[in-house]
Amino acid sequence: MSAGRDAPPQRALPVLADVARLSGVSEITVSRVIRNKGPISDKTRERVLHAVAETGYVPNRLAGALASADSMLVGVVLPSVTNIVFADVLRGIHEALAPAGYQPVVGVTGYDADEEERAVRSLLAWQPAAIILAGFEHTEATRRMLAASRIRVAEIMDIDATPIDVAVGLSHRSAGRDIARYLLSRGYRRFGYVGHDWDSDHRARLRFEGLTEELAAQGLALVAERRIAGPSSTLAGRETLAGVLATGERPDVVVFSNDDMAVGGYFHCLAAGLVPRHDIGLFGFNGLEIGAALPLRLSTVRSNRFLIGKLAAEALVARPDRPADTAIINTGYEIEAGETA
Amino acid sequence: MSAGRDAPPQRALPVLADVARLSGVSEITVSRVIRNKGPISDKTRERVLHAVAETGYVPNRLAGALASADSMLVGVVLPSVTNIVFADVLRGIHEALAPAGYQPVVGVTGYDADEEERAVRSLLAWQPAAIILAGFEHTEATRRMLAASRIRVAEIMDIDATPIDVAVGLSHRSAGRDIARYLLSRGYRRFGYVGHDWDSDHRARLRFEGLTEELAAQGLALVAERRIAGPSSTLAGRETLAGVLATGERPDVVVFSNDDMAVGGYFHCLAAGLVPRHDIGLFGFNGLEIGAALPLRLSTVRSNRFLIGKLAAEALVARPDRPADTAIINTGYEIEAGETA
DNA sequence: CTGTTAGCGCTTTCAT
DNA sequence: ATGAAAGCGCTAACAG
Repeated sequence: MSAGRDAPPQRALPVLADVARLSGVSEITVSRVIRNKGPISDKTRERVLHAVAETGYVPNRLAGALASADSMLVGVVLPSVTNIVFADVLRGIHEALAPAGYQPVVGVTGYDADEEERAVRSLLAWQPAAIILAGFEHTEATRRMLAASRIRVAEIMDIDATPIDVAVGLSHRSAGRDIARYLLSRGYRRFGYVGHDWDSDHRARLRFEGLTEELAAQGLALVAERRIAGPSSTLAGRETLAGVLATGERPDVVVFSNDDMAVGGYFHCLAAGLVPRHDIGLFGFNGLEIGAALPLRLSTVRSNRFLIGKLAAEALVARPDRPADTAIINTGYEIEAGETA
Repeated sequence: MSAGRDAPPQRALPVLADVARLSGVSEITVSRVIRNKGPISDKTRERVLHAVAETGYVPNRLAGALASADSMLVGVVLPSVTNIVFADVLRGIHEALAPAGYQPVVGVTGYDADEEERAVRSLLAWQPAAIILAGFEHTEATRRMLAASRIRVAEIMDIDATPIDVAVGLSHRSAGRDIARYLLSRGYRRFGYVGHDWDSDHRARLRFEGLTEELAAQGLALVAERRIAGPSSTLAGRETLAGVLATGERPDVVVFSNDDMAVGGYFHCLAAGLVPRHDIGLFGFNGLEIGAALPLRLSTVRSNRFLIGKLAAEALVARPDRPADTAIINTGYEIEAGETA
């Protein structure tokens, strides 16, 4: 098993030319076989495929994309991947892209517009066929780059503004209003609010505005309101509800900025001996699995995140060039009655 | 505002040559300015940068990577992104790659080795500088491709086998044993186990094996064991614990395959009026935030997922070529005493 | 400090 | 059904 001194010590990776030589055809024929394009005789195809297997050839998509000016890549710019909400969206995107042969390339912003700009610039360098980003809050530079690129752009999660190209999501303002209506119909009158940072999570603010607008329309105002500076979390929800209940007027229902916060509120109730709905109503947003697993199912709003990702990706794939006018795809939401409000 | 008939109707995206022409230098000089490489006079740099801004030029990394044979891409193949555990790992990877100028490209397997093979093949086509994948269970074809590519390979999460190149993670078998030791030291003797699908989650099985091995060493065996077919979830944990407690011998402590399942168990206790630790011990794995937010902090094991991702990416970036021998980086774990066991 | 030349590995014409 | 030539947009290697 000793290597002769003329044995290639570090054989370079096989390229198209190697496969062509081995199968005795031209490079373009191999290319056609691999891409299933153009007419190829069965005999040739077989020979080429055999050579591909023998060499372990893996096509270089860098070169392929450059030559064909078609990367089959879709840039996806999300605030976070640790947040299950965006992870679900990503799953939906993946589900729609995979069968069409597209690959998502993800960038993360940490809820920061300048980071988003950096991510978009870096993704555009890969010549994606389209780009998906969350929300409408972009820097001017981001907008310019997107416009110049002329590729398709989906803005997702939110539909409460005019999109660059297509928006896919739900109206958070309208959801906020419906939460108010639902809780009013349940007999609640003294509303409290427990939320997290608005600067980064603009959609939470829209829901809050919808909520308070509808309350105002009924001549009501919040009796208690508390917002923490950082991101939402179960722990924060728990502690913040405790703070709210320790001082001032006692609400008969508390609306949380999302399910994470609301589940924390639930935990506080457990620890404090309060029975949700009986002693105090709790209402979330998103419809996460954890809420449904609680001893009392959390009352919340289902936000159809998977669907948002899927429909956004499908819309982009269906029409590769930017349409003349903008469009909005409303994925809706559903009030999940639950048992806590 | 009417467009003359000789107005360029669809100006193509600017390329290096356009910037070069506009700034009156050669393409390579522009390239050097953009990449901050080689000596450039301040005057030239300024002129070039000006032209870049004016044209809105965005470098084409497809072409750059092809020409330099260096993609600055790192393939990341994970079982799931919806699972917070892997999302945390991904954050760690991102944290280490970003400052070094590398871009992660993610593929998802859904806990399936054939899907992993497909993902690896597809990522390899982008000529990544390295690849990160979860665990040691790969198909033969995956191993062959990885070997042929000669790029660096990090296998993460687990260190209970011999890696292809470098493994980064913790010993799940050893963690299982330590869980047994800890619970024995707390006085528990009648152990129950509630778990999820092993075929997909090999590491859960390793923990189980460590647990039962250590129990056997003390002359003990599980008094109850139940595994569901599907993936772990809070709901599944809740229902499965209920099932276990409804029949047969009553354990004094239940070890869950992970925190998701354990939190579900906790919820069952709440609903059934059982007080954790007092009536029955509950023990999880991972150290998720949710466990710490429960009215009684969940007893569990911290698995340092962010660190796993970070160290894996750092190891790859630090040494771009495959070393002669394999290495193992142990990120360890810590028993989190909590209040439920 | 700047430029010239020659490709990277593939796909697009356009022939045959 | 197959191939030859040209070139995608960029960078390495060598001048100068």
